[in-house]
Amino acid sequence: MQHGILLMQKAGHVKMDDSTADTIQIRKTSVAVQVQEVENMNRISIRDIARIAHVSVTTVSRVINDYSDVSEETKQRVQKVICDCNYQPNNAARNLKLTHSNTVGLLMEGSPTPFVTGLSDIIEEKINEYGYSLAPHRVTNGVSGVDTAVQLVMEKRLQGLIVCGGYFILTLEQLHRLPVPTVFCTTTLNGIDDTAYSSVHVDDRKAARDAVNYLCSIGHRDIAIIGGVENDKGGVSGHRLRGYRDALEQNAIPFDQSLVCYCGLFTMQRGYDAANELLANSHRPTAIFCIADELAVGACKAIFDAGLSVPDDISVMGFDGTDIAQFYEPSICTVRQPKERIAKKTVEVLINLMKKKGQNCNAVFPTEIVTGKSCASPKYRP
Amino acid sequence: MQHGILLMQKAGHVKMDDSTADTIQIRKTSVAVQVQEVENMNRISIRDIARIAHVSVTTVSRVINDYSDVSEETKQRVQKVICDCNYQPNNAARNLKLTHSNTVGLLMEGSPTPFVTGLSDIIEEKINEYGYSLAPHRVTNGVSGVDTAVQLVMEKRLQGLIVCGGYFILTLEQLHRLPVPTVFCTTTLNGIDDTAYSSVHVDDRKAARDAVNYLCSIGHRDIAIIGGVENDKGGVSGHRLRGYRDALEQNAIPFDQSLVCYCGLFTMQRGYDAANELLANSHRPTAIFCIADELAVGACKAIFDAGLSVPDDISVMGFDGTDIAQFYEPSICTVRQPKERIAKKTVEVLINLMKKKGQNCNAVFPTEIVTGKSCASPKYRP
DNA sequence: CCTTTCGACGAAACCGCTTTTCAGCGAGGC
DNA sequence: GCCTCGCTGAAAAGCGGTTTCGTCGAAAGG
Repeated sequence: MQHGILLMQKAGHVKMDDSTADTIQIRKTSVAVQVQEVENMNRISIRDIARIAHVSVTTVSRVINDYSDVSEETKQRVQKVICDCNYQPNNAARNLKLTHSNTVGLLMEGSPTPFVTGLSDIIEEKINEYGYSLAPHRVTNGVSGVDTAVQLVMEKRLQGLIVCGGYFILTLEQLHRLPVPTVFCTTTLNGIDDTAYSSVHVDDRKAARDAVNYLCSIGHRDIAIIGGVENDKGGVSGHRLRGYRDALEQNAIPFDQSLVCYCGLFTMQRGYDAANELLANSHRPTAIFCIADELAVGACKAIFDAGLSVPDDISVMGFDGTDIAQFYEPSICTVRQPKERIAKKTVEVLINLMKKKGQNCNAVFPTEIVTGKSCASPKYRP
Repeated sequence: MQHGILLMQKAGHVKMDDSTADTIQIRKTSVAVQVQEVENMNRISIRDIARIAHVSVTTVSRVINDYSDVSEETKQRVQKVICDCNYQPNNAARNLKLTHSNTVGLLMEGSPTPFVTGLSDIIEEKINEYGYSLAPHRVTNGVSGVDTAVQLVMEKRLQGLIVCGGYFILTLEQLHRLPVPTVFCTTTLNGIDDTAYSSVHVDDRKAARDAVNYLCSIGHRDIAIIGGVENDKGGVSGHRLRGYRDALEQNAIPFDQSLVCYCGLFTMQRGYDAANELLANSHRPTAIFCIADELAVGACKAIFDAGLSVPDDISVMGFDGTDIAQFYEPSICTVRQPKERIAKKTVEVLINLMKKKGQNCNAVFPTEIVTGKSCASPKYRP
């Protein structure tokens, strides 16, 4: 049986609704007569293969799963039929029987930042190496979004979950509803005793402290922070804010609430807006610590637009160590997170948990400050 | 039955292999006694719900699928039980019975660029509105990667496929093996008659021509291009290169192969490297047209590092219209693709195809040049 | 020559859900 | 008294795999 898609030339109109009426060009084109093809397509089952290869269903299954007790000759024959028929086992059926999916979920908050994208790339690669596949899922609606994510885990019989990046608002109750091992990657669970679950991350508090200490060490005392969300306990936002305050304290600099901006999302636009607020502040900072590189880019832009210089007037520091920090002009001084190692460890921890041969573990990786031209000693002291 | 995860304090060692030995801190922590819990977790079936709610399996199914012939009272009762038991229907079983997955696949090439990330965000949103879910998948290994992607479609009984961005190397044979409607989004099929399948994109050739014409109009005649892959026919890379040559021809500028760089990936690093090559070229350009904004950022950096100015010495033009073009300093002149409309249309076309009430269609959206400070008239003529 | 072992293979049950069929039953209309 | 109608249920037939258990023939062992 041939499974190509039959194509048949046929002039046809393309319906245009309002929203597409102004596309500059819509060609009339062929209509694929693939109705029956599609309908029949997926119908090739293991039984068909068995019939064609003159063996039993059992034997086909054995060949597919590479069991030993099949003669080489039979194996070859079955494989040839499978190949000729372009047959793929139905995943749903397999999952149903196996009562699992061989898949782990990846929850990311909102649209992934370049850092999270990079992280998930490596996570996927590693997960695949262990023979699992990854089902990425974006969570967009806060708590209710997480609820649907929990639902997803159950529906799809996922076997593990990675919660990645951002400041997830995951309640303990939600965590406990999760029937599978979960590891938090570059984020921690808000306000929960952190020995009760697994996480892999950097010491955000220390990293932020280091960053701000660095700014102090080159002479800054009026340091602002562009953070994430207010009242964040366990997310990166809260930890980095605490690190910021630690450093101020260590350097005997009084904390000024007006130098703290919350931006919600880690986008350039938000960084731009936040920096503009800071520029309008009566207490004008000489340095701005941004808890993400994208925020730093936005902040720099705001400073330039105000006719000021980075770093001469204001120094800007980022976080994450993404490409943009390196390629921006001036290069942005940032805190590099070792994403390869974080991703690798995350997967290891999860796999061990899934195989029941691991225990909860909080792995913390060191960060390093990557110097850049965006930070310098303040030139003009007030 | 309570489905919380039991936690039990237990001192334990954390195994460290070589790769993790230098994490700066690994706390010993609790071990979750969740073995049985996990094992039993997914076992709640529709039969259990039926038993607990004192109704038949049929009725539970009717409630779940919102059928009409169930009394309000029964419905409420069943829903309460479902909720109390934290029950989720087994997706695999449902898909198996329904012989479909209510899911469409999204193929992206390699690690998604910010443009593709943005595009896929909207695509997911729209797909969800239609009641489908999205299974994103990154293709990393060229042709063989596409092969596994085709496999994926079949295994998971996906009902549609969106191939997004980049310069996919998809053979006609692979396309025909695909048993489901497929739409190409911001990319087209390499070298195939483009009336034989659906696509939604901009006119890359015209967009590039416009861009280069713009550069010509402000006085440039030595214009380089940083493109994607060599010998690309149907991908964005080939189209944009052709548009570049069109514009040269229109302006009576001889084509110079040494002004063409191929970078493979759309990353800042590749843009940086390519620009450095161009700077070392005996025929030094006064403007560089980059077929992605990330490449433009890298190119600018290379120019700065060479002690030159953008745009005084060399103008740089990008493509896509992503955030970074707007927030870079100088702002990067770019070609904006209307990603919202592209994404929306892509989903519409696919849904219509899936419902068999549409025909193949090639929708083309207009682009616009977003001016930026990175482009200006050449100051120093040779 | 008979029994045992073993490799190769098959029949059938089962995973959890949907859907269909058929039926029951009480209420209300004629 | 009969018929219709609304709500519900029991039972069965799959969907397409995996897996248990058993069969069968041939080689090995006694």
